[in-house]
Amino acid sequence: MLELKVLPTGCANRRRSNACDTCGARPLSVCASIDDADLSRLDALAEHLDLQSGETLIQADEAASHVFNITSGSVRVYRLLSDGRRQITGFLFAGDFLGLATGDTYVFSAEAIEPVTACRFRKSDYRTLIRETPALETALLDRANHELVAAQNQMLLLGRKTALERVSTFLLEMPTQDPARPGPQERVHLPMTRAEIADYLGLTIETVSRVFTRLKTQGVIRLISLSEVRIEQPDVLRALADGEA
Amino acid sequence: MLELKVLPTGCANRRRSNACDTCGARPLSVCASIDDADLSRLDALAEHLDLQSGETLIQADEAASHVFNITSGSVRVYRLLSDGRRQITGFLFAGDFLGLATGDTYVFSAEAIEPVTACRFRKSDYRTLIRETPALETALLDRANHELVAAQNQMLLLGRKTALERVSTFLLEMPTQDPARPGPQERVHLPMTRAEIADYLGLTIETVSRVFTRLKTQGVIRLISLSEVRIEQPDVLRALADGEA
DNA sequence: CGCCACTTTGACAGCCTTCAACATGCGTGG
DNA sequence: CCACGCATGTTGAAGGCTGTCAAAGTGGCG
Repeated sequence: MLELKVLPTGCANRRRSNACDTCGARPLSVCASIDDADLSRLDALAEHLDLQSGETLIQADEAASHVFNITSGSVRVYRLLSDGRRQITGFLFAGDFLGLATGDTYVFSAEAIEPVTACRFRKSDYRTLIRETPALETALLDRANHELVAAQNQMLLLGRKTALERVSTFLLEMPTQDPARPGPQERVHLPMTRAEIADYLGLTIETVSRVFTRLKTQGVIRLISLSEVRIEQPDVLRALADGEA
Repeated sequence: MLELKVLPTGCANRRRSNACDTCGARPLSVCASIDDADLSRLDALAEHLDLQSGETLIQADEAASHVFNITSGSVRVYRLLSDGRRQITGFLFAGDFLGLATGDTYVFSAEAIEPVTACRFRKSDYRTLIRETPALETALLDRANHELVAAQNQMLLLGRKTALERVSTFLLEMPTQDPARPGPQERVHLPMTRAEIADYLGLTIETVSRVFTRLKTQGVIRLISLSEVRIEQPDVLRALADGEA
């Protein structure tokens, strides 16, 4: 059974059929340009991993020997300052790639935030493989460029948005839990803690909590549980996210 | 005369021989894997542009019809919020690529901040070209992944660093003016205004100015002119950039 | 049922922004 | 060559958003 998936990272709307509504990017497995033979070769080189919450996939400053592909679960990618300040640069989900950056050592860390399954490739195998599979290389290049756009989005958020705008944007960009049902009754699952949301949005736990409370009080969202949010007024949330209030 | 250059964007140390000290990335023109024939085909498709300061290369929301390669000068890439807040996501210099992101319309704008020369490719030509030039595709993939790391750096800066740390980091990452002379007497050229630095670092003009004054007063830097900085104490500046003071 | 980590809430402080005034520098034109 | 004028940059004072510190509340899991 082939486990490899390739999806754009940080894609705002991954909710329906695992495809990105914005750019149409899809898992490699449903991408026309990658045929079964290519996928088989990929799979043959893959090492399958299971990780518990909190376990490490990648440790900053260690030798960059592997490339990962997440097949289920969620992962946090982050960098640290020497005094412990943390910036989470992204959350990864099924289909996301990890560890592609050039260089001999990783410059970031990555850990599971819930049970994760992943494929691991030796970097040398990976290099050989893309050299022999132009379609894969093209798909990865598209993905990388897509991620750069997502990164620019995040820079805009971190550099210029208020706490309210940041949290609103975050809620809108998290993949929703309900793949089948579009429409206004959006339910968002948050596998990460408030601390992780804070470190992703450049805020503190307290500020994130206060904004959640504020959105709840105003009836824009409803907290079904700590990790389950229902967006009651998507239009209002979108307006808040873009600073139009 | 071939004008195409491919360099990693946001590379901290581009000072010596146009190569990145960190990862060794180099212009395509000196990259062994791209031969002269490939470069000739690239050049044949290139349209050469000259822009004055302030002129637009790319306008957000317009059709993404072209891909650019900067051959001289500096460019600002930015995104806007509806109320005018601006986040500059990067400054581009000779060798940088622009407009690679997928999608039918550009999601960011790009303007010259000083006289710029650039090459322009039609996106369809560009796609054909990389399909036929695996070495180019590989180089672009490496560059894209390199840029992702730079973007993560910037997220750490915007999300978790103080004003002093941001400005210090910025001064260290700007390419220095003196390609030949390494060592402590670093001279940094800043083609951008204080407003642009502020919008790049997620600060205000006033805060940037105050930090410059503070660094100047402490003897860490010296302002030769408004756009020319000499780093008197690189070690101190590095410590400040990483929050070790 | 109880522990413990996580979350929420409150009071206060600080960094950066905002608003304002002044200084500087550079290009233009006399 | 110098004076003028405007854009850009610097400096100062006050205020606000978010951070910090502290304590109470909540929920998940054994």
